[in-house]
Amino acid sequence: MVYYREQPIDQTFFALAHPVRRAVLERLAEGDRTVADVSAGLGESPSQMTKHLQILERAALLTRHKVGRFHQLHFEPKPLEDAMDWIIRHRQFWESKFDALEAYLHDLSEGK
Amino acid sequence: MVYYREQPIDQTFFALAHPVRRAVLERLAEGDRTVADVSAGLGESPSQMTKHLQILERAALLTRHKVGRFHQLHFEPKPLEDAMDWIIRHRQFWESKFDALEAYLHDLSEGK
DNA sequence: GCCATAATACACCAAATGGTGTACTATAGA
DNA sequence: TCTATAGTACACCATTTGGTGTATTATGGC
Repeated sequence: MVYYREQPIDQTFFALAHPVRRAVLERLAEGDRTVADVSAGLGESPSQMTKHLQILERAALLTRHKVGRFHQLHFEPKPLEDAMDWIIRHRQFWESKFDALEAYLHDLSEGK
Repeated sequence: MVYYREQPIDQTFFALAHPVRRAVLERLAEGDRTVADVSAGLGESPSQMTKHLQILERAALLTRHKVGRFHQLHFEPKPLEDAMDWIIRHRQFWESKFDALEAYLHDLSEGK
Protein backbone atom coordinates (compact mmCIF):
# COMPACT_ATOMS: atom_id res chain seq x y z
CA MET A 1 0.00 0.00 0.00
CA VAL A 2 1.16 3.49 -0.80
CA TYR A 3 0.76 5.99 1.99
CA TYR A 4 2.56 9.13 0.91
CA ARG A 5 2.48 11.30 -2.18
CA GLU A 6 -0.77 10.05 -3.69
CA GLN A 7 -1.22 12.76 -6.31
CA PRO A 8 0.79 12.60 -9.54
CA ILE A 9 2.13 16.12 -9.04
CA ASP A 10 3.38 15.11 -5.59
CA GLN A 11 5.44 12.40 -7.28
CA THR A 12 6.71 14.85 -9.87
CA PHE A 13 7.94 17.46 -7.41
CA PHE A 14 9.40 14.77 -5.18
CA ALA A 15 11.26 13.18 -8.09
CA LEU A 16 12.83 16.57 -8.86
CA ALA A 17 14.01 17.00 -5.26
CA HIS A 18 17.27 15.07 -5.72
CA PRO A 19 20.31 16.27 -7.70
CA VAL A 20 21.04 12.84 -9.18
CA ARG A 21 17.50 12.45 -10.49
CA ARG A 22 17.62 15.94 -12.01
CA ALA A 23 20.96 15.07 -13.63
CA VAL A 24 19.38 11.95 -15.14
CA LEU A 25 16.55 14.03 -16.61
CA GLU A 26 19.02 16.55 -18.02
CA ARG A 27 20.79 13.76 -19.86
CA LEU A 28 17.57 12.18 -21.05
CA ALA A 29 16.33 15.51 -22.36
CA GLU A 30 19.10 15.27 -24.96
CA GLY A 31 17.91 11.86 -26.12
CA ASP A 32 17.33 8.27 -25.05
CA ARG A 33 20.06 6.71 -22.95
CA THR A 34 20.79 3.37 -21.29
CA VAL A 35 20.98 3.04 -17.51
CA ALA A 36 24.78 2.90 -17.69
CA ASP A 37 24.85 6.06 -19.82
CA VAL A 38 22.76 8.18 -17.47
CA SER A 39 24.66 6.78 -14.48
CA ALA A 40 28.15 7.61 -15.74
CA GLY A 41 30.09 9.99 -13.52
CA LEU A 42 27.30 10.54 -10.99
CA GLY A 43 28.99 8.47 -8.30
CA GLU A 44 25.94 6.39 -7.51
CA SER A 45 25.95 2.63 -7.03
CA PRO A 46 23.99 0.54 -9.55
CA SER A 47 21.48 -0.39 -6.83
CA GLN A 48 20.86 3.21 -5.91
CA MET A 49 20.49 4.19 -9.56
CA THR A 50 17.81 1.53 -9.93
CA LYS A 51 15.93 3.16 -7.06
CA HIS A 52 16.28 6.66 -8.50
CA LEU A 53 15.02 5.42 -11.86
CA GLN A 54 12.03 3.76 -10.20
CA ILE A 55 11.14 7.04 -8.53
CA LEU A 56 11.37 8.85 -11.89
CA GLU A 57 9.32 6.09 -13.51
CA ARG A 58 6.70 6.28 -10.75
CA ALA A 59 6.47 10.01 -11.49
CA ALA A 60 5.97 9.16 -15.19
CA LEU A 61 9.00 11.30 -16.04
CA LEU A 62 10.59 8.41 -17.89
CA THR A 63 9.57 5.26 -19.67
CA ARG A 64 11.80 2.42 -20.81
CA HIS A 65 11.87 -0.26 -23.44
CA LYS A 66 14.32 -3.11 -23.38
CA VAL A 67 16.68 -3.80 -26.25
CA GLY A 68 18.52 -6.99 -25.44
CA ARG A 69 20.33 -6.50 -22.17
CA PHE A 70 19.92 -2.74 -22.35
CA HIS A 71 17.09 -0.61 -21.01
CA GLN A 72 16.55 2.39 -23.23
CA LEU A 73 15.29 5.22 -21.03
CA HIS A 74 13.00 7.81 -22.57
CA PHE A 75 12.18 11.24 -21.14
CA GLU A 76 8.49 12.11 -20.78
CA PRO A 77 7.89 15.87 -20.47
CA LYS A 78 4.19 15.82 -19.58
CA PRO A 79 4.56 15.74 -15.76
CA LEU A 80 7.06 18.59 -16.03
CA GLU A 81 4.45 20.62 -17.88
CA ASP A 82 1.96 19.99 -15.11
CA ALA A 83 4.51 21.01 -12.47
CA MET A 84 5.24 24.18 -14.37
CA ASP A 85 1.53 24.90 -14.76
CA TRP A 86 1.16 24.78 -11.00
CA ILE A 87 3.94 27.32 -10.56
CA ILE A 88 2.60 29.59 -13.27
CA ARG A 89 -0.84 29.68 -11.72
CA HIS A 90 0.61 31.79 -8.89
CA ARG A 91 -0.04 35.08 -10.56
CA GLN A 92 1.68 37.11 -7.87
CA PHE A 93 4.84 35.14 -8.51
CA TRP A 94 4.47 35.44 -12.22
CA GLU A 95 3.96 39.19 -12.07
CA SER A 96 7.13 39.68 -10.06
CA LYS A 97 8.92 37.65 -12.73
CA PHE A 98 7.30 39.79 -15.41
CA ASP A 99 8.55 42.99 -13.76
CA ALA A 100 12.08 41.63 -13.86
CA LEU A 101 11.71 40.81 -17.54
CA GLU A 102 10.31 44.25 -18.19
CA ALA A 103 13.24 45.88 -16.40
CA TYR A 104 15.63 43.74 -18.38
CA LEU A 105 14.04 44.81 -21.66
CA HIS A 106 14.09 48.42 -20.51
CA ASP A 107 17.80 48.23 -19.73
CA LEU A 108 18.38 46.51 -23.03
CA SER A 109 16.60 49.27 -24.95
CA GLU A 110 18.81 51.84 -23.27
CA GLY A 111 21.91 49.92 -24.25
CA LYS A 112 23.01 49.13 -20.70
CA MET B 1 23.25 17.27 11.05
CA VAL B 2 21.32 17.40 7.82
CA TYR B 3 21.96 14.55 5.43
CA TYR B 4 19.37 14.86 2.71
CA ARG B 5 18.41 17.63 0.32
CA GLU B 6 21.45 19.83 0.74
CA GLN B 7 20.88 22.11 -2.23
CA PRO B 8 18.32 24.91 -1.95
CA ILE B 9 16.48 23.70 -5.06
CA ASP B 10 16.20 20.24 -3.47
CA GLN B 11 14.39 21.87 -0.56
CA THR B 12 12.15 23.82 -2.93
CA PHE B 13 11.00 20.85 -4.99
CA PHE B 14 10.56 18.76 -1.86
CA ALA B 15 8.45 21.47 -0.20
CA LEU B 16 6.16 21.47 -3.24
CA ALA B 17 5.69 17.69 -3.08
CA HIS B 18 2.80 17.79 -0.58
CA PRO B 19 -0.74 18.99 -1.31
CA VAL B 20 -1.12 20.75 2.04
CA ARG B 21 2.08 22.74 1.55
CA ARG B 22 1.01 23.74 -1.95
CA ALA B 23 -2.39 24.81 -0.57
CA VAL B 24 -0.60 26.98 2.00
CA LEU B 25 1.41 28.66 -0.75
CA GLU B 26 -1.70 29.24 -2.84
CA ARG B 27 -3.30 31.08 0.05
CA LEU B 28 -0.17 33.06 0.84
CA ALA B 29 0.15 34.11 -2.79
CA GLU B 30 -2.99 36.17 -2.23
CA GLY B 31 -1.49 37.99 0.74
CA ASP B 32 -0.04 37.51 4.20
CA ARG B 33 -1.95 35.17 6.47
CA THR B 34 -1.72 33.85 10.02
CA VAL B 35 -1.05 30.19 10.76
CA ALA B 36 -4.72 29.66 11.65
CA ASP B 37 -5.79 31.32 8.39
CA VAL B 38 -3.67 29.13 6.13
CA SER B 39 -4.62 26.04 8.17
CA ALA B 40 -8.38 26.51 7.94
CA GLY B 41 -10.19 23.66 6.24
CA LEU B 42 -7.10 21.65 5.37
CA GLY B 43 -7.78 19.00 8.01
CA GLU B 44 -4.29 19.06 9.47
CA SER B 45 -3.51 19.10 13.18
CA PRO B 46 -1.76 22.19 14.57
CA SER B 47 1.38 20.16 15.21
CA GLN B 48 1.51 18.89 11.66
CA MET B 49 0.92 22.39 10.29
CA THR B 50 3.89 23.61 12.30
CA LYS B 51 6.01 20.95 10.59
CA HIS B 52 4.73 21.82 7.13
CA LEU B 53 5.45 25.50 7.77
CA GLN B 54 8.97 24.66 8.93
CA ILE B 55 9.58 22.76 5.70
CA LEU B 56 8.32 25.74 3.68
CA GLU B 57 10.46 28.07 5.80
CA ARG B 58 13.53 25.87 5.34
CA ALA B 59 12.92 26.10 1.59
CA ALA B 60 12.78 29.91 1.95
CA LEU B 61 9.29 29.89 0.42
CA LEU B 62 7.91 31.78 3.38
CA THR B 63 9.07 34.14 6.09
CA ARG B 64 7.21 35.23 9.19
CA HIS B 65 7.07 38.14 11.56
CA LYS B 66 5.23 38.00 14.84
CA VAL B 67 2.47 40.44 15.69
CA GLY B 68 1.40 39.74 19.24
CA ARG B 69 0.30 36.12 19.42
CA PHE B 70 -0.01 35.87 15.68
CA HIS B 71 2.61 34.81 13.18
CA GLN B 72 2.15 36.68 9.93
CA LEU B 73 3.30 34.39 7.14
CA HIS B 74 4.73 35.98 4.01
CA PHE B 75 5.18 34.28 0.65
CA GLU B 76 8.66 34.50 -0.89
CA PRO B 77 8.63 33.82 -4.64
CA LYS B 78 12.37 33.63 -5.28
CA PRO B 79 12.82 29.84 -4.78
CA LEU B 80 9.84 29.27 -7.07
CA GLU B 81 11.59 31.29 -9.75
CA ASP B 82 14.68 29.12 -9.38
CA ALA B 83 12.58 25.96 -9.60
CA MET B 84 10.90 27.28 -12.72
CA ASP B 85 14.26 28.23 -14.21
CA TRP B 86 15.41 24.65 -13.81
CA ILE B 87 12.38 23.36 -15.67
CA ILE B 88 12.72 25.98 -18.38
CA ARG B 89 16.33 25.05 -19.05
CA HIS B 90 15.10 21.80 -20.60
CA ARG B 91 14.81 23.17 -24.06
CA GLN B 92 13.10 20.11 -25.49
CA PHE B 93 10.36 20.50 -22.95
CA TRP B 94 10.27 24.27 -23.26
CA GLU B 95 9.71 24.26 -27.00
CA SER B 96 6.68 22.03 -26.71
CA LYS B 97 5.30 24.32 -24.04
CA PHE B 98 6.17 27.66 -25.56
CA ASP B 99 3.03 28.07 -27.63
CA ALA B 100 0.77 27.47 -24.67
CA LEU B 101 2.70 29.90 -22.49
CA GLU B 102 2.56 32.53 -25.18
CA ALA B 103 -1.20 32.15 -25.37
CA TYR B 104 -1.43 32.37 -21.59
CA LEU B 105 0.52 35.63 -21.51
CA HIS B 106 -1.62 36.99 -24.29
CA ASP B 107 -4.79 36.21 -22.34
CA LEU B 108 -3.28 37.72 -19.20
CA SER B 109 -2.43 40.96 -20.93
CA GLU B 110 -6.03 41.22 -22.13
CA GLY B 111 -7.32 40.75 -18.62
CA LYS B 112 -9.10 37.47 -19.33
C1' DG C 1 28.08 -24.63 -22.43
C1' DC C 2 30.84 -20.86 -20.40
C1' DC C 3 31.86 -16.24 -19.22
C1' DA C 4 31.18 -11.29 -19.18
C1' DT C 5 27.97 -7.57 -18.90
C1' DA C 6 23.42 -4.81 -18.00
C1' DA C 7 20.40 -4.17 -14.77
C1' DT C 8 17.34 -5.40 -10.99
C1' DA C 9 16.09 -7.69 -6.46
C1' DC C 10 16.82 -8.30 -1.81
C1' DA C 11 18.52 -7.63 2.85
C1' DC C 12 20.10 -4.37 5.81
C1' DC C 13 20.79 0.22 8.09
C1' DA C 14 20.48 5.34 9.43
C1' DA C 15 17.85 9.28 8.77
C1' DA C 16 13.79 11.98 7.34
C1' DT C 17 8.84 12.40 6.69
C1' DG C 18 3.81 12.16 7.80
C1' DG C 19 1.01 11.91 11.43
C1' DT C 20 -0.98 11.80 16.35
C1' DG C 21 -1.40 13.45 21.12
C1' DT C 22 0.11 16.09 25.03
C1' DA C 23 2.62 19.73 27.12
C1' DC C 24 4.43 24.13 26.95
C1' DT C 25 5.18 29.29 25.88
C1' DA C 26 3.46 33.66 24.82
C1' DT C 27 0.12 37.05 24.48
C1' DA C 28 -4.59 39.28 24.62
C1' DG C 29 -8.48 40.51 27.11
C1' DA C 30 -11.62 40.54 30.99
C1' DT D 1 -4.66 37.70 38.08
C1' DC D 2 -7.32 34.41 35.52
C1' DT D 3 -8.60 32.48 31.30
C1' DA D 4 -8.76 31.76 26.49
C1' DT D 5 -6.26 31.61 22.26
C1' DA D 6 -2.11 31.25 18.80
C1' DG D 7 1.32 28.64 17.97
C1' DT D 8 5.34 25.64 18.90
C1' DA D 9 7.96 21.76 21.20
C1' DC D 10 8.35 17.18 22.36
C1' DA D 11 7.61 12.26 22.50
C1' DC D 12 6.11 8.58 19.93
C1' DC D 13 5.17 5.57 15.85
C1' DA D 14 4.82 3.65 10.94
C1' DT D 15 6.51 4.42 6.47
C1' DT D 16 9.69 6.07 3.06
C1' DT D 17 14.01 7.52 1.47
C1' DG D 18 19.07 7.42 0.72
C1' DG D 19 22.60 4.44 0.74
C1' DT D 20 25.57 0.01 0.85
C1' DG D 21 26.64 -4.77 -0.35
C1' DT D 22 25.47 -9.19 -2.24
C1' DA D 23 22.71 -12.20 -5.02
C1' DT D 24 19.99 -12.97 -8.98
C1' DT D 25 18.07 -12.61 -13.75
C1' DA D 26 18.73 -11.92 -18.49
C1' DT D 27 21.23 -11.46 -22.57
C1' DG D 28 25.30 -11.46 -25.78
C1' DG D 29 29.57 -13.31 -27.45
C1' DC D 30 32.83 -16.90 -27.62
